[in-house]
Amino acid sequence: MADDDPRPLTLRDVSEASGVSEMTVSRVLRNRGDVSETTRAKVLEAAKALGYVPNKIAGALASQRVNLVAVIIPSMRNMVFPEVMAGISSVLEDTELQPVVGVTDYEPEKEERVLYEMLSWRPSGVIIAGIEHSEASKAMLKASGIPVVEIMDTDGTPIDTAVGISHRRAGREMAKAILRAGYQKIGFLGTKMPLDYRARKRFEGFTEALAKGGIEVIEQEFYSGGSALAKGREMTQTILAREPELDFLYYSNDMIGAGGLLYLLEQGRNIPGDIGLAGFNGVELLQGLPRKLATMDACRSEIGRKAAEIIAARVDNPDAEFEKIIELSPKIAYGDTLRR
Amino acid sequence: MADDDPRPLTLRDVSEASGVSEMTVSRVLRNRGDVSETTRAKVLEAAKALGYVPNKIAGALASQRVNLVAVIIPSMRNMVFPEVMAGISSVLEDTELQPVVGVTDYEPEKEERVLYEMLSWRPSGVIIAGIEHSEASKAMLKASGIPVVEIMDTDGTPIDTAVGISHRRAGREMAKAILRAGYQKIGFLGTKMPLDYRARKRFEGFTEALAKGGIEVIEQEFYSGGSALAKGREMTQTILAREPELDFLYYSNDMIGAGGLLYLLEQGRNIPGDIGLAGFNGVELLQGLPRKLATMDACRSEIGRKAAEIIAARVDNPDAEFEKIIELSPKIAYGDTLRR
DNA sequence: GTGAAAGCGCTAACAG
DNA sequence: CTGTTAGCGCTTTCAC
Repeated sequence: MADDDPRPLTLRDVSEASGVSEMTVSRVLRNRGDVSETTRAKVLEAAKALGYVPNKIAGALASQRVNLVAVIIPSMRNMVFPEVMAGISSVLEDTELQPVVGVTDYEPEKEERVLYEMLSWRPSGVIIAGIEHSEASKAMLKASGIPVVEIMDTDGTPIDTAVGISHRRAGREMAKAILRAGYQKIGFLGTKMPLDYRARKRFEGFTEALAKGGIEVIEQEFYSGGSALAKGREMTQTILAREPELDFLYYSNDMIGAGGLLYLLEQGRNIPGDIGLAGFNGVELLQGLPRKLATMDACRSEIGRKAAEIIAARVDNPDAEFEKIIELSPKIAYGDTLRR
Repeated sequence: MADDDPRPLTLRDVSEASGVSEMTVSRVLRNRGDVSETTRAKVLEAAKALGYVPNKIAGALASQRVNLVAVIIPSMRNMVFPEVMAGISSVLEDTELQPVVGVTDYEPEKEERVLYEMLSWRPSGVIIAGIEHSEASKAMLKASGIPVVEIMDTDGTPIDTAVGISHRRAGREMAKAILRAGYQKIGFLGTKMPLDYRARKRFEGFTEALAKGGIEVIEQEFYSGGSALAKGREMTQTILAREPELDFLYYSNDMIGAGGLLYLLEQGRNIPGDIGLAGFNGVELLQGLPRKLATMDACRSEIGRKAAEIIAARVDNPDAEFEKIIELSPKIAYGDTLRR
């Protein structure tokens, strides 16, 4: 048992141990082509006994095929993205493809680096969050020659295919619901992130639709870093201190909205009578709060699933036609914090 | 511009475009060896103009070096793991190494598959959650010949190195704090997951230490699936309906604890006077609740950082000595729900 | 400072 | 059903 050779095992080792040619060993291990039951068993046994793990690097180089799908997201700490990932995984699990995740921290430069790094492994496809990318990133994606699906956002021109929702429309629809409910003095609370294009588009759609109803956002408050729930509380307190007349607060995500909700309940405010609230995303957490926050589902897992399906289909059939933009239509969940 | 050749670019293309040998192009692109400024500039320009992205598959095969670290975790939806990931990334960012994530969904068989898949890419190291693995997984890990760091849990025998906390000790310490505070009728609420070894170890340590104080857990309640916050509410209601005398509830994670806390506050219960509560993990979310739930930090990001440091150090210096077990010592956060 | 030759471990393509 | 040959695109090694 004095096995001191640190050299990883190769096909040749299995070949020698089983007395079968490398080529046939390779066929057995990949379930490709016809191999007699006898040799198959011999090979499998030898491989198992040795503890052989195939070298995909060599395999990929020889076959020019890599069963990896690059998934590029801004962050893992925002629960939105793990949920998209779950949708992607659930679909890819039934295929040969495997997701590989890269995180950009919302920085375009890091996105470029991560993309370069991932493309250098020659994946079979790319799923990337957002529809805004640097010129260099777009060039790389176009030049890669592989299917690219941009997810989350459909307000823009996709490189190849986009799956998501229109955040502008989402903002507009929330504004219309607020107008219908008769709220008048609207406040907006969000993140201090110039590069969060989707939040910005929601805000733009929101103000635009409010304007059509002759109303505008009269106060705003932004945060960065820290516990979103705690920040939601603080910001709500602050914005109301500045403008006590506010009768509706639109939060750019559910977590800060939940913080605001908890704060206002403690203050004994009448929700949604005196003041209405709404968030965005439709996170599971909302189910456990004292009141259900109004929100709009971002269709996270459906986006993930759809994106993965597109990649899988196009890997199988590179020449098929495909839609360039797939826009999902989220519905408003009124919950208990938005009058109907 | 009728560029219709879908063949990915190779070093040879850059070589031809720049009039420099492939070898020298390779040197420039990797910053290895001395190259004159003139040729360096020529090469860089040609590479950029063509949009060349190196093929790491070929590079890895030739050099026998892969700058990937396999990170294997049970789930991305449990915020614990994204935070560990963040710790890992923050350290690896300053090195050549890159994390690649695999998810097991708490299933040993899937862990085996994911591990096999990842090892077949010949990573430079493995960081894997938990210290319990199937025999096959352990065998693969041992045979791989690369550094392996098992994270989260130190109650067991590591394959190579372990970084984490003792969950048994964590359970014991919470029990001692509860005994000191004089609570008598203890309930436990957790997940219905036979394979969550860490939760089980906490429970074992907990009951063991309570027993030394002559007290035992008199009621238990378990859940699976759904919104943890909502489940925390339901379970708390259920367990108290069955046993109204309970004066302390120990939750196996902060999310269900937070749900319980919200529920009990709504019921107007006197916390921590009549009834005490504690969770586990120290999640950021707790900062925004009406009261701070007592908890114990699982040291997630420190574990991630430490694990990554170990891998990086051992990749740099494979022959150095190293500690087998690194146990971190979390402290109890009493918050507002556990009498002192 | 630069280039030529020889593989890395595997699989495609073709024979038998 | 099984084996042989010739690379995949890069880096190592050794010349110059």
